[in-house]
Amino acid sequence: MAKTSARQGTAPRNYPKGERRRAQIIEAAFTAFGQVGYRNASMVQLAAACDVSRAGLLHHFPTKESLLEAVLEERERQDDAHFFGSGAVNRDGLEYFASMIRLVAHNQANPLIVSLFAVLSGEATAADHPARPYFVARYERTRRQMQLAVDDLVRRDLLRPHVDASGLAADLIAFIDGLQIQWLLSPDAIDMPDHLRKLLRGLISVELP
Amino acid sequence: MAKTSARQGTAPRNYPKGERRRAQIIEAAFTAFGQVGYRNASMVQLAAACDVSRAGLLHHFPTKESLLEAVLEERERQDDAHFFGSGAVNRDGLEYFASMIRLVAHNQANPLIVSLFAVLSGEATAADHPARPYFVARYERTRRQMQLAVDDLVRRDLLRPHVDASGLAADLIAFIDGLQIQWLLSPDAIDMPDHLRKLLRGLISVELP
DNA sequence: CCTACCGATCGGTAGG
DNA sequence: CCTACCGATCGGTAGG
Repeated sequence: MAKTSARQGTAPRNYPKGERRRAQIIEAAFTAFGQVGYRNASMVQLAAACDVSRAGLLHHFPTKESLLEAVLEERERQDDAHFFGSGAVNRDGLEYFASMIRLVAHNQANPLIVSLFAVLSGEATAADHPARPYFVARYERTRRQMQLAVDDLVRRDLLRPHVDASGLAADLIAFIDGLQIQWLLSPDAIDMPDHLRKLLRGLISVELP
Repeated sequence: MAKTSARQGTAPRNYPKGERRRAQIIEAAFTAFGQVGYRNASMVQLAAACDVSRAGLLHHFPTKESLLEAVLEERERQDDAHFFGSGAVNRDGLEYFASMIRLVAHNQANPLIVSLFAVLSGEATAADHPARPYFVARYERTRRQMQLAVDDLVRRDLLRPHVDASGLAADLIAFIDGLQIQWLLSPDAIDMPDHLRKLLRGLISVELP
């Protein structure tokens, strides 16, 4: 499963038209999966939305699952770009959580991003769902990374008394995920970055950078 | 929409065979909706699972939506039974959250209950989903009720310093919802009532009853 | 990328 | 006019 490059799959390098089509299809699938989920999204409607025949769509993505994989990689790339681009060195817990607030604010400005994971992660809890292994691995990795940031705050004695640092990473991830559901259902009642900021102020004894 | 009785829909009173069939169908749909979601569940498979013809199924639930409605009512009834049965008077914040921990423990022993809402709430964020109005209303109501419990703790000065009580209800609901996703994906890595207990200990300055 | 197809399954409705 | 179903089939659409 090792990938040496961001590009993968059926698209060769330097066919600009094919690359653009590919990107267009991924974007349309990103939207569709986020709106109705993976299983309920239809390849026929996706092809129509991209002004391509079904056979044309299948040229770029021979199966629906290959398209799902590409969409998840695209989403992963966006998260990475945000984190690495913002100078959030993993070792600094304060920088990590400041970056997290910015990411949540960025996502709130882009409902499609929020929708994709809220819908897919629920759907992918099914035992036979093709995205289940991806989400299991992603949550394990995210918990491990965020717990490093938490542990850094513990070491520097920046957590408030009575805050239990064990499992705090899972708690914060859960909080953000759950908030997305409430925001998608009642966007006017919930301000996600505001909730996260307030919650973190109750956990961390200094102001975030 | 006022319901004077728990019984509703097409089933009249005192047809024991019909009532049993109805309950069996609701249970099967409860499972199916929780496993693959509403849209992806099929009336044909549901009928087969209940050893009933499709026409027989449609006699009890003339549309798929009517079955969804019955399933959501059944789930609501289970929650209510838990809360009222445990003597959790809404006005007492400590009792409320103690009851909440028991509910989460009960749900963790019954994955189907967890699955149903985790899958449906994600699916129902879609603009045209038949369960969207239900979930919007349910979250609004739950936030309001839980905030009453939070406000009671504020009045009695039982929240730790630096805890922001405004919007805390939404935060706790989000936390529980998000934890369910992680638990469904990695049941061995997450213990939901344990996480909730530890989190509440960081918020509330006295031990829960 | 196209046309021309496949086996199957969808939710809902008919008369009896 | 009731309940509790039955076998058959409608027009459309699914992924490949």
